[in-house]
Amino acid sequence: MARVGLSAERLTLAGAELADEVGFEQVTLSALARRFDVKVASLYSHLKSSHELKTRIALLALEELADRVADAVAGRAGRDALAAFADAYRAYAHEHPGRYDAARFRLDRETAAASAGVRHAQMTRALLRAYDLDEPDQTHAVRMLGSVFHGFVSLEAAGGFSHTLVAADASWAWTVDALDAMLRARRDDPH
Amino acid sequence: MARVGLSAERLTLAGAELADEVGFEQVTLSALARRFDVKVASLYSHLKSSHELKTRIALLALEELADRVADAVAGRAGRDALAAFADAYRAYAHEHPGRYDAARFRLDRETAAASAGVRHAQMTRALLRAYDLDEPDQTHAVRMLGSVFHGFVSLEAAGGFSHTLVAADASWAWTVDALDAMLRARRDDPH
DNA sequence: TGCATTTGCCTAAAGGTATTAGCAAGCACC
DNA sequence: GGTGCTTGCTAATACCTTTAGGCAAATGCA
Repeated sequence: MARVGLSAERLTLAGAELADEVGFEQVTLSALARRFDVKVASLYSHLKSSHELKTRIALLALEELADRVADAVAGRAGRDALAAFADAYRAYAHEHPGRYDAARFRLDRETAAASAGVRHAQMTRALLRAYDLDEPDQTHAVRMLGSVFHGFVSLEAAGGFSHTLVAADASWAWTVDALDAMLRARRDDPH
Repeated sequence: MARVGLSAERLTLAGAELADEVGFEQVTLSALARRFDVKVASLYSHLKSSHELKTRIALLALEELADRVADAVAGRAGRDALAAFADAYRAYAHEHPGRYDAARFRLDRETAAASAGVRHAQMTRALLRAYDLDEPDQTHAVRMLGSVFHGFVSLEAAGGFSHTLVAADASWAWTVDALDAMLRARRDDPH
């Protein structure tokens, strides 16, 4: 019985890779066991359940995404920062569709509170400083940005934008532009 | 062997109800069979597969949603129409979370082309007529509106907006308002 | 170095879901 | 009343998840 050297971390990483290859939905303990050439039951020494695996992949994805976004916005402000944030977000979703889906996996309250999800919210708020919005407008704006980014990427991944000749890239640029203009307008001419 | 009187339509409707009760993910042929007090295999006389059931529920949801939106925007234009569209969309997602999820089920190209999804696109374009946008801006705007609506509703359903005191309703109103202003600005001062 | 404990992977088994094949009773129509 | 299509059934296969219990490898400590 040679030991393969499994661990929750290795399994999570392999699960994330699997998600990118075949989709987050298809990430299964069985598939993972096959990948390590190990029996399924063996995985239970490292993971409590299939749900824990998915949760761990989700947390990994949230971390990675937050890191990429943080990197992208570093040293930028205003429109530049907005575009960098948006592009980093979308690029991650393109490069890692399975992980991106995982990042949307529903976490229970405490897990979410301890996740990189809070960094996302903080970064969005930081981004909005340049637009100088008071509360509760800032909260509204955080939600709207999250909605647009997630909505766009999600519809794009579902193939929703593939019917026309207008490139998704162009719509993305237009959208980011419109958001910047919208936020500036709210600053200059509140309510 | 008393006949229960199943049919693809009844199964689809029951599946939609089940989705609203326990979530679209949990809609399974087994659960449906239990609900009709029938053996699972019996369902295969009416449905080719679990995938077909999900597809049918998705199509039903798209129809219903399109009907509700069409009803809401009838006789309105501009800002009014935008708000009515948005509210109808969100209300449907609240009342029928499972069906709403179903409406996001990935359909293959031909099925999607024959679905009420095209009505959604048409209605969005009709809505935008008041804002008088040229192509390709109109397409960009269609995508952006879809992204915001879907993104917001989806994040809201995932519990993403429940951490603060700012009501989701207020953010929704603010967002619709901002979108209207943004679209008017694009019309009055293109590019 | 030798031994005890822990850890990691295994076999076995039970329970859930999807799907196919073949059978038998119900119903519709002649 | 017979014929045949329809519809629900039993049986069987194939995955996936999870738990229980066993044995050997790794680890730690004297």
